[in-house]
Amino acid sequence: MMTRKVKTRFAPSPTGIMHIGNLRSALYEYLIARSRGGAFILRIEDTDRERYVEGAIEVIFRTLSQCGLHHDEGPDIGGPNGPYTQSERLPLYKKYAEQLIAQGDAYPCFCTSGTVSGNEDVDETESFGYNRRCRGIDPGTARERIRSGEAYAIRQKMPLDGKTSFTDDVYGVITVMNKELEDQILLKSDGYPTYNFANVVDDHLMEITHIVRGSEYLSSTPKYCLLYESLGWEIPHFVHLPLIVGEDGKKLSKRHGSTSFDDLIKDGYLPKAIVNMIAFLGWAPGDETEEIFSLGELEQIFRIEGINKAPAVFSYPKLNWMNEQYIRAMPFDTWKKRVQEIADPCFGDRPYDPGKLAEVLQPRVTKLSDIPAMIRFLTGRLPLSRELFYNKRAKLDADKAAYILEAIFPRLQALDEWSETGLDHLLEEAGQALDLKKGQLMGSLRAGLAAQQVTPGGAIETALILGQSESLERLDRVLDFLRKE
RNA sequence: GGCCCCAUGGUCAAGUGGUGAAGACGUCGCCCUCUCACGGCGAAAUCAGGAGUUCGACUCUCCUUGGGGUCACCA
Repeated sequence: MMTRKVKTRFAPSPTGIMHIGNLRSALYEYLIARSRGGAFILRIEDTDRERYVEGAIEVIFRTLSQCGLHHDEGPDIGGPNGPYTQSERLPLYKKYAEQLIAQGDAYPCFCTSGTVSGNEDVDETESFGYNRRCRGIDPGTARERIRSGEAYAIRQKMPLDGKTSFTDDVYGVITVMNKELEDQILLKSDGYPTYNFANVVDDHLMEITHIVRGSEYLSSTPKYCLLYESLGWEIPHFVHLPLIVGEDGKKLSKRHGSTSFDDLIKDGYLPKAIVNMIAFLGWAPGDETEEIFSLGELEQIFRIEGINKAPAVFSYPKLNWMNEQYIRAMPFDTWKKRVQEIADPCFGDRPYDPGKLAEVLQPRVTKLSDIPAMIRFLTGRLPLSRELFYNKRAKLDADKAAYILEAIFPRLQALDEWSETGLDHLLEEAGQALDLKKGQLMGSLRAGLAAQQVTPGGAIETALILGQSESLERLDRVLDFLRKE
């Protein structure tokens, strides 16, 4: 056992949505495997045919691949312990369920889902869940009823006394009284296993060494341990993860904002930033104070001991910061491409300088989705006002701006080198000629070109993005406006 | 409600009997500056409460309080 190769699995159900919590489980599972030279496998838990969503499996594949979480075995690439889709493993579950019945560790139950729950003589405070009414049915008559075609499910027969303990790698030893355990359904009447059974069978057959999952499974883990024991299987490591909650401390849900990977992408976050963010939700690298890590780096430093027990609040402000870090650090050409994808449709036919725009945007953008609003003043002409030109510190107002723009307009018109240096020289010289500070010229020019007081980038940058002809047209319009008022 | 789990600043957190209780996000201030950012510097802010154990508790034990999870033919 100690020499066994570490193996973890990500076992999502195909619901069509990759929730942040699921993704974090996948990440940690991947990290635990990779950090110990182990294998990471993907298994699809589609045993609830009512919740099955078309195309959901593709969402899973796509998300994992976007995040760089490549698996070693799975439904798409196969592996030594396939199939990796539970609906294709039905005979396996049936076989072990029958073995359990034969051993007396499980029994058929003929109750229908409706008749099971709290009716008749049950004491509300004492009882819970299923009342074990079919537990005492004689095996012979049970077999007879089955043969006659009666529908049945198979339930696990829990010990009535004693207690069960297991050790979780994060939470330590956990003990429960066996009488607290419900005779849970192993095999549903439709022949499909429940998660409670399938996860045990598959994890064993697929040789999973570390079962990593959310802490919501903590309280049902003793039942799984009993199953391992009944089947004579070695109990694997359990690594339960603290829940991810919203700002109000409640389990993260839609009302907290975007909670699925796709939502976050739509919001303009980068996969790498999301992965980095999620890695730190419930885990920390010890004395290390750095927080920006690539997936490869995480593979090196991730340790189970660093996993926390307390629920973690998902912080969008921190995600914003992480995203900014990744945007700032992105190779310029890559960034430029991303910007163009978004800016091109915004500009339409109007020409612009994408390189300059990307340069101006890189230190300022938080999320990609912010870009359209940030560049609206470039993609279209905004309404003018005199207040636009007022700046107390620079001692500027509309009259002063009118004077300045009037003076530099002809120079701009005559400028044949519409470039950083060309414009810079022009403003330098004009400033001297007018006996004004260059900053004042720039302030006026920027406001005039942008028709917006606050802009990403300065006067020259704005002029360059817009190009000479658009810049001159805008200034012409501004001058018109200022003269009229 | 029963059972299980958790508890360091607003948030993520380091810490493992002796520390001035790291760091990050956010917030605030200053610097830089043609605006906004970026960047730099700095500040405020935490051991839920109460009993123990100990020469000494954020660290160990118990209780209280607070929070979360779970009680399906869902996973």
